[in-house]
Amino acid sequence: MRLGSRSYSEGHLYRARFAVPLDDHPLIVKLSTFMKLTARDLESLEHIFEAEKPVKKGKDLVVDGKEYRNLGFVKDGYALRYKLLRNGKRQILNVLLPGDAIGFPVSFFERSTYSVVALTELKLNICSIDAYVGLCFERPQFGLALSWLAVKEAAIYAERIVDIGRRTPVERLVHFLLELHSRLLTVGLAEKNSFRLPISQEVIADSLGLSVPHLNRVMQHLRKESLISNNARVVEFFDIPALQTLAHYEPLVFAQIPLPMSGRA
Amino acid sequence: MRLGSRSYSEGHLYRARFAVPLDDHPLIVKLSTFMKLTARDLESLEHIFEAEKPVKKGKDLVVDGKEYRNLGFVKDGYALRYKLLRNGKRQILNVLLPGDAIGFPVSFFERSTYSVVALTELKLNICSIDAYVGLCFERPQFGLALSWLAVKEAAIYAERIVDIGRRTPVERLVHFLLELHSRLLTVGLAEKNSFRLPISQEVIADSLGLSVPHLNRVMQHLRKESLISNNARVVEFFDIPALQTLAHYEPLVFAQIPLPMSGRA
DNA sequence: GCCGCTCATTGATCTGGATTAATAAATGCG
DNA sequence: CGCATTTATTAATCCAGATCAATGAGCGGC
Repeated sequence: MRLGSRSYSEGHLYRARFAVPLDDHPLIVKLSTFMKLTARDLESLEHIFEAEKPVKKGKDLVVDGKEYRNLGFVKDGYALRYKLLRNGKRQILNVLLPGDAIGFPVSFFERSTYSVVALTELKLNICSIDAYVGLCFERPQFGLALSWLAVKEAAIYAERIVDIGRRTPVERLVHFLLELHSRLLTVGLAEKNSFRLPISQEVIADSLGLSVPHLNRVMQHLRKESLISNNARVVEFFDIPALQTLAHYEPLVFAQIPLPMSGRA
Repeated sequence: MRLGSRSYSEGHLYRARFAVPLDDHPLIVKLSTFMKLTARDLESLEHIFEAEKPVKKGKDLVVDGKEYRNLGFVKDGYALRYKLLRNGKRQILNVLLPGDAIGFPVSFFERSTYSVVALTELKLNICSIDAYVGLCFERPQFGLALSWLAVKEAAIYAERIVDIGRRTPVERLVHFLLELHSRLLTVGLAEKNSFRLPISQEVIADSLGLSVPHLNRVMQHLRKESLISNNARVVEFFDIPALQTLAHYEPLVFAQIPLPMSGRA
């Protein structure tokens, strides 16, 4: 058995020979926002993951139409979940940040209807769905944690629907930027009023259902209004409350998983 | 303790005095599409639900900005999850069908950012998040089941994003109708080529980010092309393969939860 | 069977944002 | 450092779909 692989049989213990250290993993930071993770929790989690996997920029991680049956979590770097249409248009569902899962929603269906591509160099931690399910039978809180993550993903999509369906392009863009900022803050990758935005305007346009020229104009408009600046792929907010109002933005605050107090945890 | 209520303490058994029969519940039908439910599973589930609750048409079930901490599942009837914007526009996220959960994604956050309203008379089965979490510690497969349901919700949203962002109005409408048909088929509420569609054109327009007049025209177009008919709120498909091609529709097939074989189940 | 309401349909006008095309700037790379 | 490729910006045209405004049609209630 090579380093990082695992055995899993009949719902009992499955242990990698070597644990993969996860303690400073953005996934752990994220999970900690809605549940208490004990040392034992962490240890269990570390044993179902394979060794950290480096991925080259531009690599296809999930291909539309293919099967994918893993939960991969981004340790470092950025990726895109998107769909390419027959007419050549592209709709981006989500920009995947450190701590985000590769396998939504593909791993839960027979085959994918979306693709995922690495936008930058990536470090990934991967475990199979089988291993994760096994873990859930040992430590049920992880089944719930997965639900929480899936719901958060749904909530992000929901905002995008509202953005694209009924908000003006300015509102859309601001909302999008505020959301990215908030998500990066969660995993400690943003400043209070700014963050690195390693994505082109084309990506933003394809996220928001706009054309690139129009997105560019909206961007300029925001700069002219002195609401944001963006140089060298760094976005700075000059007046967050004003932006939040403009975009009807409401921060999403996770409720805690109401874990039982008993020795079960 | 009144009928249907439950006790729940310290992560141990929580039992309603009387089980609420769920065996023909559309939720159970849905769950069965991706996991094997044993008699014991069903029994456990029946004990955390309150008695079936009738709801009047037009009743607000979840209000934007308020807290909601239950998992309610529709037994019968239809509901809408939507967001009302300051400018008076409305974006509908999802039409809730029998078997669908009321509490996505609201129950997992401090407070709701969406509203849910009963579109018709409704029958609901409700349990608290706390009770459900308790159940998951007894029977971890339900934590996973919840993940599967949440992911499905996300997948529906994802399709809506692609619809609104990059598909033409005709494609959008056809996609939307095919999806509803498929979801209703799953819970046994549609015919092979037709289904009751108890929603107004305004609802469809607000789901697809279109204006009502335009939606109406698109509808007429499809009728003129003899692709669908809709009289008296019944939609009939005349050529499903052609419609699927037209809309780039790909059915979503759940992967099974890889439950362990052992006595744990 | 009449009333009132909701919902579907139609038409006329107007505009936001797409499309297309070209150029400039930036970035990475050999 | 200069070249190549990607990315940002600008401008001109055009049309899909919004908006606004009526009119019909269906339906439940009494």
